Amino acid sequence: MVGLVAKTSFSNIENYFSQYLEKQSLFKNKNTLISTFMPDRILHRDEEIQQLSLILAPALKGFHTSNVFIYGKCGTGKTICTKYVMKHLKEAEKKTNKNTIKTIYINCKMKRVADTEYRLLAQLLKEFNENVPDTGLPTDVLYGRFFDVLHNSKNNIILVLDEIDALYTKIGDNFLYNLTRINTDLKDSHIAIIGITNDISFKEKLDARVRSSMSEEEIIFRPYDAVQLKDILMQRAEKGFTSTAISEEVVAKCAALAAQEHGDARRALDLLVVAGEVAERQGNTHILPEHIEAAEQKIDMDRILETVRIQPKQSQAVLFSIIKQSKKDSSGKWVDGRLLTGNVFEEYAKICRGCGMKVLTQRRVSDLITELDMLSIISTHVVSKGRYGRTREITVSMDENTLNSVESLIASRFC
DNA sequence: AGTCCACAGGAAGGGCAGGCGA
DNA sequence: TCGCCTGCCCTTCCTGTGGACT
Repeated sequence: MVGLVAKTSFSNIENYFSQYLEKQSLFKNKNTLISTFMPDRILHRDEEIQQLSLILAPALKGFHTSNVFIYGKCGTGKTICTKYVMKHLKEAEKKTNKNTIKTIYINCKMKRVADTEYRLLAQLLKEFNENVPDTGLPTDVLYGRFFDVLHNSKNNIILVLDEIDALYTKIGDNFLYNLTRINTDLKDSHIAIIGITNDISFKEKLDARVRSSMSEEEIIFRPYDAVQLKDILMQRAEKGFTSTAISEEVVAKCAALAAQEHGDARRALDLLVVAGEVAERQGNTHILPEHIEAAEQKIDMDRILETVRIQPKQSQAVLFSIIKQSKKDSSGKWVDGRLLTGNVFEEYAKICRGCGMKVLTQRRVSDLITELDMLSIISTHVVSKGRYGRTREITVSMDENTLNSVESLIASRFC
């Protein structure tokens, strides 16, 4: 019996794969639809590219370049335009037969890569082939080694710190002060910092000393409108999909949806790819507007499920306590139950005791609730209930399907 | 106007693991 | 092996908050 079942499922799998191979795919080159793909020409960002190029151009003649702050919301092309300019700067340098410009790109939000001062420095040293342990050395030793490497390299270094605000939130602005100060002691080398951030008010948060040295130049990336997004999507779709797979109507719908969300091109591309996948799995020969709607739901659900899945167990226990108390009504539908921190903590403590987990303090649980709020899994706001105290009202911010999926994902871990 | 409640949230520091150099 | 350093998770202590109640 077991053998029969195994044989049947194996032949099914074989069928799935052979059917997939026989079927004509809607995609021609999926890579071109990924937001990090760099096209030959970046649309609707000529002005910003020109600004950045002119700021960095002096490096070609061996002169120092200014520090730059680049602002703009998610998916406005900050990162790709910066990488695009870097790439062309290096190409232009090749023609001069010099090799003095070194460009380094670091995403400060990358967990365990550059999310602390130590890791940022370690990452910078690794760019110069310097071996640094993951932990153990004093930070000033790393600064010392970094200084020596810069001094010996005799390079004009352009350091791009993407999502710089994330690092600032975690460790303050001392690292920026130290990095900009290194130049005063360097003779033949120079380091220029390009800080990329979503936070328009980021500059105001910095210490006056850092602000004055960092804000030599500023570039603001405005959100794309629906027409611009449509152009961008058409450019990618022509490369990514077969000629019959996608229509202008579908592209326009994607663009319109993404334009509603602050002109986010990354979101627009994700919608397009997932819609293509949905259409393909359903056996369609082209993408329809309903596939875009399905893609929108799928992206949101996948994001939340993945976020929940990678949370530490204590955070999951807090979330489980919130979900358990978001009662279902008689028809089985979720009710918008407004919970208070105290109720959540009580239920959380019960869950922990029930499965032999350590019960954290209410102070710590309060921080975990804040973290869940920042991840947009729940939403909270502080309310004052007069003599009955000041607390937070907590609601789950997911649709019913997602909530059910999240519940079944974490329930098994605490039952 | 003063009191009270139930927290929010900042600051400081403890304890642990992992790693380094002497 | 020991002392020191870092990151991380956590606790403890404290002040602040704002609207209902007295």
